Amino acid sequence: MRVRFAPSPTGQLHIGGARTALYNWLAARHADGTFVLRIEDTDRERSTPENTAQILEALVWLDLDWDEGPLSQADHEPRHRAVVEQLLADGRAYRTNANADDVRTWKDEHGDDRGFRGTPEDEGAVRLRVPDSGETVIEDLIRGTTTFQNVHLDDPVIARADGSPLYNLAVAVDDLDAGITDVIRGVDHLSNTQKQVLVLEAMGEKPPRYAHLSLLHGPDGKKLSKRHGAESVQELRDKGYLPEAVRNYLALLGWGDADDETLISTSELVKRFDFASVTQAPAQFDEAKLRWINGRYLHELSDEDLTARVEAFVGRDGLGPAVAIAGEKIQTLAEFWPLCGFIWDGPSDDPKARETWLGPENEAALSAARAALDSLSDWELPSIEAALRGVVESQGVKPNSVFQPVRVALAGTTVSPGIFETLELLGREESLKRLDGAI
RNA sequence: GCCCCCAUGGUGUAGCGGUUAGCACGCCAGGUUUUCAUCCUGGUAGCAGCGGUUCGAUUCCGCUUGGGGGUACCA
Repeated sequence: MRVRFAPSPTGQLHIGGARTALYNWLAARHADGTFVLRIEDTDRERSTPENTAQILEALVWLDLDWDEGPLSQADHEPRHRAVVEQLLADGRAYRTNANADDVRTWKDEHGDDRGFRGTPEDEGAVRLRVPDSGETVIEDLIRGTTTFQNVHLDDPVIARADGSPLYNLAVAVDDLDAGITDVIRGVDHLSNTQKQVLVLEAMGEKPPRYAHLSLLHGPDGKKLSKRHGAESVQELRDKGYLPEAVRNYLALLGWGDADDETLISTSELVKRFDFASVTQAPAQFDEAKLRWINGRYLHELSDEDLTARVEAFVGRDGLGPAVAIAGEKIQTLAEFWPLCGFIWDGPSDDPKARETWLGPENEAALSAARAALDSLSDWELPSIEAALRGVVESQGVKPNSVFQPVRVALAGTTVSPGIFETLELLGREESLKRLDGAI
């Protein structure tokens, strides 16, 4: 099996594109086949090196490795032109100056369900000659059989008047030349498939197998966009999601088997992937579920691994001790700093928390806590905990009446890692200093 | 307009003629917990509609409705 992922470099890799790439990758790895990466860069204005780099960057981050490429479709232009010439010579294509308006006019005369058929001229764009009868049948691994009546299709333009090849020709030829056995892409290309199959037939070649994936939608059922929180792989990365979690989630968006499990490792995914289990209905991207999956993966990580990832995400070192006490409280890498930043930055500014927990009514507890901590002979977790629990008892109040004021004194807010752990990590001097600042 | 694809709770899915329609996320309610988060328990909610086929349809067929894609000398 040889599959390919062929994005056009328009910027960051869209989540839908990432899912297409993932399915291609899974299919290839499952069958021990070859995954080819090809950049559809024939549109020279959009195809900048930067845009291409962004696609590769996203694939690398997702750890979807390719076996061949990245190939540049633009590099194949000579071959595309040769094919066009051959098609012209064989009478399977013709030149015509007919434009969109002419096609419209033709339809007004012949009926809307009658495809445009032009008459050959010496110049103009090259159109493929579509048979007036018969049908093009596409056997799709996911959708079964789809039949297009040839009579409905307008003769498609396969090359501009200047001879430069167009998408539907280039794709068909490139897939053929690369020996692609299975074309896995979004359903938005299903209609194009008819044209591509016709190109292949005109060349006297056989089409590959096809598998058209349903499209991804946003929470409102509309096209996925920035409004929905994230639309690209890069955005997912920047929001602190783990690549393995994204792979797991994306795989589940449009694929599911009898086991119906939610947490499936990538290796297990490779083992189980099967086109028969790919869904036909469009799926909505639900970030809440991604978060949950991400949390599960994140909590499975070792302290060392998680620390390394948090440090890379935050962009600073020495976070190990804090990660150790806060790791289980975060669902994404992005949540670490808001939760633990106070350790380095000092108490954050949360007026409401101060008002509630650092008022006159809390002073007795706070002072008692400070005194108990100050008298400790060692600054270890058990001692710290014993000291504070002792204060709770001696004051005869609820644990919260002591712990929360201390927490706010240290962190500035009501949310933090465990209070004993935080105290220990901060150290005696810093802890007492912050306590003093709050009294 | 024309062509094509799709349709199980709010979301992702299991189901492949006979099920109390299962699981997960979310949400709600409890519990654990020093806050938050996690975790545990329970609950909530679904086969788009109408016709067929059949002893029997969520499941097969058709239509309708509703989504989506295509219809470029873009990819």
